[in-house]
Amino acid sequence: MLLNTLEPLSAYVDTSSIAPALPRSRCDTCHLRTANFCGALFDGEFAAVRAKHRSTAARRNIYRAGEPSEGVLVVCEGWAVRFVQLPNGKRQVLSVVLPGDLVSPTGLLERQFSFSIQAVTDVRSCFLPFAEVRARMRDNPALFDIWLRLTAAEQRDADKRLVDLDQRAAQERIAALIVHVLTRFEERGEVHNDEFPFPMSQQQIADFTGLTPVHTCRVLSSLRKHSICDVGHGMVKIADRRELQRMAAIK
Amino acid sequence: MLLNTLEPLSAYVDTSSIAPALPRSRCDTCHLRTANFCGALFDGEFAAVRAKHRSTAARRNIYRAGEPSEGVLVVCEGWAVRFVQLPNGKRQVLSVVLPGDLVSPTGLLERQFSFSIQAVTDVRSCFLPFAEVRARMRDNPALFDIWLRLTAAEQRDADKRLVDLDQRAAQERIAALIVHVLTRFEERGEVHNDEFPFPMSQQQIADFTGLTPVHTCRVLSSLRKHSICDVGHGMVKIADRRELQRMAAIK
DNA sequence: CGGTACATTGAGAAATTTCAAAGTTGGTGG
DNA sequence: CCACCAACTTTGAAATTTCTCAATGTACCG
Repeated sequence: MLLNTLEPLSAYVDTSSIAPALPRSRCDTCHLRTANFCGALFDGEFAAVRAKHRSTAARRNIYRAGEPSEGVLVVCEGWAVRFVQLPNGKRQVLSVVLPGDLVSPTGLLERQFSFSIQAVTDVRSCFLPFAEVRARMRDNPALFDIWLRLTAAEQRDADKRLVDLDQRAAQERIAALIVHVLTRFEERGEVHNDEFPFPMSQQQIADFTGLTPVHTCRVLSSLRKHSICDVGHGMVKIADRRELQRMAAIK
Repeated sequence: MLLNTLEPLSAYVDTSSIAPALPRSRCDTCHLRTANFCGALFDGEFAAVRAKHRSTAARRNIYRAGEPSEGVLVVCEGWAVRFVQLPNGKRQVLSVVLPGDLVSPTGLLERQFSFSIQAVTDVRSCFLPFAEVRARMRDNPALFDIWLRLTAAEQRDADKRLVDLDQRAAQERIAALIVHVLTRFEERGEVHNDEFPFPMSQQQIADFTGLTPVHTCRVLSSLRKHSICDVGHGMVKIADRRELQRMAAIK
């Protein structure tokens, strides 16, 4: 469907060989394994899993639209974005993928996708083989339920995002992104001193919000100037949470 | 979640009693039954179905966000829109529902939704009881497959729509909507003389595309002036299909 | 130390919104 | 059958948001 016709060739190269120095790890040592889909999928028997792990350097593609997919993708460590590359060179980021996220619940049994996945930071990811997932879904109704819930949540998110992009001003869209990530990090207890990781570049924020990088920069400057929050250098520091949440709230 | 806090109270009233004069019909006489989800669901045994049909007058709500849902909604006749009503009075139309469409495949087992459904024309709809659908899904793997495919398609559509709204100018968004409907009517052989039904008001088109009604009007005028297509009076007449499709194409 | 990617700033242009008013249409009751 | 009403459509002018182009500044990596 949509192909990444204008991406530099380098993005197509298999990056396994030039992977960053992440610890070689497996599902049975994953510290997220009790909290996510993997946890339900393997139900304790992590040692038995033959999932294929891969490391990808920041800014490289983990999956490219149209390629045959090796299995269900889970991002174990690092941030990624799910995006489509338009023929005219623009990009639309569809969603941000945080550690532990199943990339596309709805696409569970699809063998190829119309979107690509790019690593934002260095990423360690995991392809759960289709056959394994399907077999376990058949045997395990609870797992099926979890998957149903993830699927419904994904669709709700897509609807929410549509409203976001269509009805809201630049500042509100960016605030909504920051609050979305803030919320997710807070659930995991990973926010300290109102500060948390935020490795997306302004270009990536722009591709997510549908703004130009220039305008994104102006909005971020304005947020900084008004002492609401400071985005940069891979982190966000929240200064006025009340105001930020007011901006992010749907009106 | 999102409630329709600003809708006039009249929209909340049960409309069954003031329903329009549509023929009272049932699934076993539905002329769409071989082509859609219902067809697969009942697999010929239409007489046995105890689905609850309802008629709704144009511009009234079929379902309102947050209400307990009676079952899976299928629109049998007429057009509807799936939308969210924002607290500030704006509306976002998430998708257009044409005759025979299952409203939200992904929400198959959800008991309530965060969106509402409004009838565009007079509508006859059908709530398939959850229990019935679930039972038949269990017994019938082929049905389950169809449902999987519908779900994946819904998510793909949502992604496509995100790109549409975020990356494209007013004219292109409107062209894309017209071509989308054109394509669906053409599949059913319901386009004659480059003309087909299009009962959405400019306000509804605006809510779908995220534009103001005023700007929507200007764009439609411009399409008319340039002899590309003429939208109005419940119909579209295509004058320059090549150009319209060029405008609707993703660049 | 140099390069490349990333961030910032300015000024002018373009698309879209807002506000306001006037025209049209279709349906309803008299 | 007409008159009226309400909802929908059209048009104009000014304001606002966001984009584009272009130049300069900054940080990190090898």
